[in-house]
Amino acid sequence: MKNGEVTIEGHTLGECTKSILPVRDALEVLSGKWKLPIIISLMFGNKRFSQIAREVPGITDKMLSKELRDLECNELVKRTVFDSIPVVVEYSLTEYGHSLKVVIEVLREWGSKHRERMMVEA
Amino acid sequence: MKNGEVTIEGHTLGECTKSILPVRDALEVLSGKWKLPIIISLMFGNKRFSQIAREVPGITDKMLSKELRDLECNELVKRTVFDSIPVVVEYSLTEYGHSLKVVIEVLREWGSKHRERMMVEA
DNA sequence: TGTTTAACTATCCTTTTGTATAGTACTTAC
DNA sequence: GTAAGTACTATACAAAAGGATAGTTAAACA
Repeated sequence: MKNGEVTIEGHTLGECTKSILPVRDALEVLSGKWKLPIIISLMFGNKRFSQIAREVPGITDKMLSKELRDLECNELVKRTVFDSIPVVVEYSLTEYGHSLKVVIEVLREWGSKHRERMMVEA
Repeated sequence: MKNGEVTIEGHTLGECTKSILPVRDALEVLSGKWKLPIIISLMFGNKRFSQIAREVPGITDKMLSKELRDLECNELVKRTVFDSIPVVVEYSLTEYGHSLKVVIEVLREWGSKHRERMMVEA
């Protein structure tokens, strides 16, 4: 086996399998129903907790707080606490978070076409 | 309210919320750990059940058969049975399935960079 | 004859995800 | 004083996703 070969459980992977891996990595960070919607909401500007909750249709407080924590861990979202009275917490996208813009645009375009397609069929 | 306004539960949606909807539509079809990996595998050519199972790392037969059915429902994948002896079943991407190529490419690129980033940090 | 391959399905179980509901501590508006 | 808003956390629960293991039918291979 040459140096630099990608392996899993001891055997060399095929081209196809290898090209799946990075997509899987992306999927892991963006998985679930809410992460991309939250990120999209923050692309429109910095927001406070309840503002995001209002803009992402159907999300509950619990999910929002959990997903924001996940996104913070992955350095896609930044949480800033202003120690005014009362305390104000603001969420914003990091630069890294903004790098998802292309991904979101492509998904939005595909999603639009998909929705149209469904309409026509129904 | 003007004609053509998008609403949910009776009130007009903001720009941000509206731009979330198509992404949510896309996410619904592509949700889960396995759908994109399976589609990627089929982008490399038509395949039989066990071939896909071998190329998508970690998938079980159960998951594969379920996900293939889902993808067939959404017209992304076509299932062809050749009534040879023994029966041979071949899976292929439909033209619509191929329209996901851009999505996958963008995700792969982002995923690669993400993986690199993780490496450097660790 | 026993094993292997192909293409699944079935069953059981665990984990993850998501929902519903309530509660807290503080502040401003009425 | 009461209600409402802000930014959450806590608890309990239901549903969906995923995993482990085994079984089926039928042919081919050794």
